[in-house]
Amino acid sequence: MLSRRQLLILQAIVDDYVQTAEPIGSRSMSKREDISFSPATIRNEMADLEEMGYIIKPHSSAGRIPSNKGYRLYVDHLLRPEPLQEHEILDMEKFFTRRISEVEAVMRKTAAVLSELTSYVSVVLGPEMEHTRLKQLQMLPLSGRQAIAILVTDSGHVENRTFDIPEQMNASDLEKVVNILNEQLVDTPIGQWEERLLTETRRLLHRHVRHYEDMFGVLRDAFKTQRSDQVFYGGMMNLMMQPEFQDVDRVRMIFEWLDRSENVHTLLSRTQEGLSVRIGRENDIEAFADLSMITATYSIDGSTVGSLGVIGPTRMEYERVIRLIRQFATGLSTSLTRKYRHDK
Amino acid sequence: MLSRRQLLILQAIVDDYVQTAEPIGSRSMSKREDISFSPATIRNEMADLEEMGYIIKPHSSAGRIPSNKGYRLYVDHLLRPEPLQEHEILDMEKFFTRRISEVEAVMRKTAAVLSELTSYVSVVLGPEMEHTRLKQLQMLPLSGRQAIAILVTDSGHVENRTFDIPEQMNASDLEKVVNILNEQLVDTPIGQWEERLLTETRRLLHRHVRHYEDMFGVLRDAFKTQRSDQVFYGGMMNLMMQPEFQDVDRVRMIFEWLDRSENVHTLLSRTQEGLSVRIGRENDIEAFADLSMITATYSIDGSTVGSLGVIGPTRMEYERVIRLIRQFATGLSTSLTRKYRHDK
DNA sequence: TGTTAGCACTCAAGATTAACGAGTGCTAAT
DNA sequence: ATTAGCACTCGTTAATCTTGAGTGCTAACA
Repeated sequence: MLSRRQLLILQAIVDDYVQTAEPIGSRSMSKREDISFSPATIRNEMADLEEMGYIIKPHSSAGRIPSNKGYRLYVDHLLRPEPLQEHEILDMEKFFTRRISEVEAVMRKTAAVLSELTSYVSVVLGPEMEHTRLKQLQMLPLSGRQAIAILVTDSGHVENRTFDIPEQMNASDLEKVVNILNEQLVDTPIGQWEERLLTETRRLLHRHVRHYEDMFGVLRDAFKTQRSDQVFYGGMMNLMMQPEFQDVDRVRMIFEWLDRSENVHTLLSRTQEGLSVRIGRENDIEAFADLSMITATYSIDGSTVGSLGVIGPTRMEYERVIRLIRQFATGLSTSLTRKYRHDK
Repeated sequence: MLSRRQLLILQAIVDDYVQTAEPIGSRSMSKREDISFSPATIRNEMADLEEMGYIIKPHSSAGRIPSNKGYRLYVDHLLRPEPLQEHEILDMEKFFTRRISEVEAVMRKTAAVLSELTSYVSVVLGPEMEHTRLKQLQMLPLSGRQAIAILVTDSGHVENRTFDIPEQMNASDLEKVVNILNEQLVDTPIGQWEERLLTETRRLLHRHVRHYEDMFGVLRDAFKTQRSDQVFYGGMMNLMMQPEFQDVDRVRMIFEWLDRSENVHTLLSRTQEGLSVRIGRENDIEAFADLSMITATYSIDGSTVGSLGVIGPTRMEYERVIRLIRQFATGLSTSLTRKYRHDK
């Protein structure tokens, strides 16, 4: 177990290093106001801390920097984030009540502001729609051969998509298609659509509708890509301001990884409920060797539907970011809950 | 006027430099197969070319690299791009006929593939909708207080947007609103909507509809953001592979500029019809000092509606990029034209 | 007269060395 | 248990040297 003094020293190392990005030496630390021991004492304690793996020397005659284990201890035991202040919650209220009705716009804005405030990279995962069920499907023929399909889910979410009606199909065919689809898909969770479409629905369409094959292709395309589980990014450029990312190749590798949104998607979606901090290699991702990620989940009516995160160097201002992410997660939750509850 | 030999040498310098990114010396050039003179002769010619401003020495004992003026000459007189091959056009046909009905998806894909093939940065500007006119406006009330507005333009483009119906409004109010909007806005070019909305339409709504103010706010929001003039990016990371962009700050500045899509939007939209090449400072943008941009416009039914471009170092493979961009521009044009003509 | 060989000169880049200093570990004194 | 003292380490910076690719100029040559 670590002594009170060792904890104090570790804390000082992390705090200083987060600010300066320079290794901390015993001499300079002894000058801090909250430290009252001599450099030699500090050196002894540091040697112990190093032996236990909480801090590291970049080279034998340098000061110490926190190891990942050190950051972990810091986050788990030395941070005692105060609950959100009244006014912080109010700020978020204000931010989210500006009635932007499109969910997509809210997400985009959230990512932008979150990265702006933290000055790290932010990622926001749109609300998960796997478990919502179809409530109503409408198709609206437009001029020419286009039509628009409108999907309303039981959570009040509306998705719409335009598509081309296959050449040989007439109005009554279309109507049949809509009827069959409604019959088949209403009350089916979105996650099961694909399977449903490919089996029963397909058989039914085959039996009752001419040229069903053409239609089927179109339908699959239209329904497959759920726009909802998009990933929104903010503040990529902030990464390039950090002194530890002055190497273009390094940055490029990270960006390339982030650029594949499926990467970020899986990373974010397997995050645990509530708030989580993953430091460096804890993410076991090659590109994340010296990056940390703080994530939080947001919910509608109490059930988790999505998550958002901040990605920065392991040398990150954990306390501040945790605070901000909390704010945004609760803000997003209340805002979405209000929106959807209101609509029911 | 430049002699045949001078042109040959200039061409050799550009070609070599584009490949290697290293200054070209007289010695190494004399070893090229297509060059038959001695280093000394080449030196003399180079001295003349330099005096005329076509090439530059990075420092007094280095080889030569093309100046912007040199690139300009190269592009204008030394490139004689052959017309597109049959099979190249066919490739594009194939690429664009995969029936992706959403225009947005086409644009996104175009940007991705264009950057992939060129290995530079690509930007694609969605089709301009300023001059299209509204053909039909529908509103479809959904469950709860949501409704969906569907706009069909005379070019066959469909845009739709969900919004919240203000609390105190009932079905007949909504119907009135739709009628008034249709009356007012059908056949009005999109560019004039905002003005129209703010003047006459507003008055009419005021006279005939209760609670018009709430509704009006919603309408403005919904109609203002035309999703159509979005900018789509591809291959940002490619920039970081170029040897001239190994400085993170430099890259960050460029990215920050590109990140503001309004920048790119104005840059692209004021591009001249057909194909254009702008080299380095010709773009008069601080961040573009050593970047070149090649743009082309695409059209629907012969009238220009948008543009796409490739951004890379001034040391760019102009010939190859011009070729590719031509391909994509014509491909996009025929594809969009087919789509919209078909729908009328 | 245009081309080329020869040669002195330039200058960026890389290697070598030296001085510096912030930092350490260890020992002995407090 | 703490701290002063001291020898030692090693990255950083600046100074110096070497190398080599490249130049411009002059004089010889076809």
